[in-house]
Amino acid sequence: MEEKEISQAVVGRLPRYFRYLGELKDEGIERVSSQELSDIMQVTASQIRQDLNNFGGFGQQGYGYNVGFLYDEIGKILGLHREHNLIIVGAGHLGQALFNYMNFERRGFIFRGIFDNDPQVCGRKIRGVMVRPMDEMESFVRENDIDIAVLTIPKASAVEVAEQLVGCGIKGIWNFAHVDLRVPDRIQVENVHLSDSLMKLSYNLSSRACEK
Amino acid sequence: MEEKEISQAVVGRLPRYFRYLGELKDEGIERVSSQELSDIMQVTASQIRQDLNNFGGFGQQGYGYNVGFLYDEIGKILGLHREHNLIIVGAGHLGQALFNYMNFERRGFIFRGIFDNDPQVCGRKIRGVMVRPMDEMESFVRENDIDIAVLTIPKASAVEVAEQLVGCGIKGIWNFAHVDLRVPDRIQVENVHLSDSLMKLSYNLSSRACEK
DNA sequence: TAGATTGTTAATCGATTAACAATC
DNA sequence: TAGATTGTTAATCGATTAACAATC
Repeated sequence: MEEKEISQAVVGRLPRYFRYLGELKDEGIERVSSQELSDIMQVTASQIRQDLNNFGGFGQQGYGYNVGFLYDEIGKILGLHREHNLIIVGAGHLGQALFNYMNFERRGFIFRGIFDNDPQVCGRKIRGVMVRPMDEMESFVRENDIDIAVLTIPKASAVEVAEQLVGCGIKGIWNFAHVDLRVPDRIQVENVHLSDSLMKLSYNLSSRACEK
Repeated sequence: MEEKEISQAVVGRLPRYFRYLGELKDEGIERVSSQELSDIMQVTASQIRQDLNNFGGFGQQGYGYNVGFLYDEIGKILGLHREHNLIIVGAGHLGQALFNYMNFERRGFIFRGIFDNDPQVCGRKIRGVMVRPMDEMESFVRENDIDIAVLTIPKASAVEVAEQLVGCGIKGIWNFAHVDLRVPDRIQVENVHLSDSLMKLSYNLSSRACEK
């Protein structure tokens, strides 16, 4: 679809643009200039124009950007115009928390199933959906056109489960397990390493404390 | 403590070094060269040496790095040698999931309390700890030497709660709410925007699908 | 038309990689 | 001592910012 490869730095900023444009839209604001967005979002107007122009000319000289239009376009770029079928692997607290969070479904990320290997947990219902045993996972993925697997299992089992998922045709893995998964290039992995994030915060707390 | 400001790009890589060194240590490996680490971690040896040298010369020419020593040093740089007192604000599924996750406590991040404004939830016990009402939060932070607040509340209330926290002397905020908090420079904010992360994954799925 | 603001090119800045002298 | 590998400087690459001509 696009000619040149877009850098992950740019991709990482798109959801934030999307969020702010959504807020402007909700406030009933119709047009916005890169300078106005710059003031609100605390990034340079230059970066905003540069980022958006990776995907096409969404603005108009002398006018700026139409909020609703730009919002929709970024939504499409992010792939939010189509539905994704997800499963959650690991019905622990975190898995259940994600499963219960309704906002993902509003954006088209539909949780189709949740799996766990603990017999105590299997069969229990979450939001009316039964937790399934792990040995049903592979057939479930194949039969229900599952795109994305959310990995909320301990690191010990994550590598093996990821391999199974790759084997049965998953396209993306949202990985909350504290390991780096090695998967073929065609599979997308997005990591959420919570403890890394907390350590970063810890670093910034100590470095600031000493500095001043 | 340090002379020059360390870039967040470097800080972001420290927890990963820490993790791999921990694994090597557990395997009983005593020394490692930047080249060996490079092979394992899939980053350049040059970057590893460059990163580490921001904090001092931890290696030895002709030998490499002592795994245990380097592990401890990075731990100290990350501030893991001292305890942090945390509270969780928002006892929903996510807040509870974080509260229940024991690995943070092992690293010295101790959850001292959990708060919620829902009277239905307050008074309930999680891991033997009572959920407290929000109006006790400020005095609790002051009296219990709380460093870090974990914000797992809806975006609507996050800005206001963050202001309260700043007012009663919090040092860092681990923000899971889907807003950008504006706080004074001395306060550190580390954002975990889960929906942004999922959108990035979605983008990468669509862009790859078209490309090939 | 004149003013505003984009799209885009050029300049700057910072981060990554390569190279090698220092040294264990 | 000779070999290995760091610490560090120099070169490259990429990302951000500035500037401005194009154009609505």
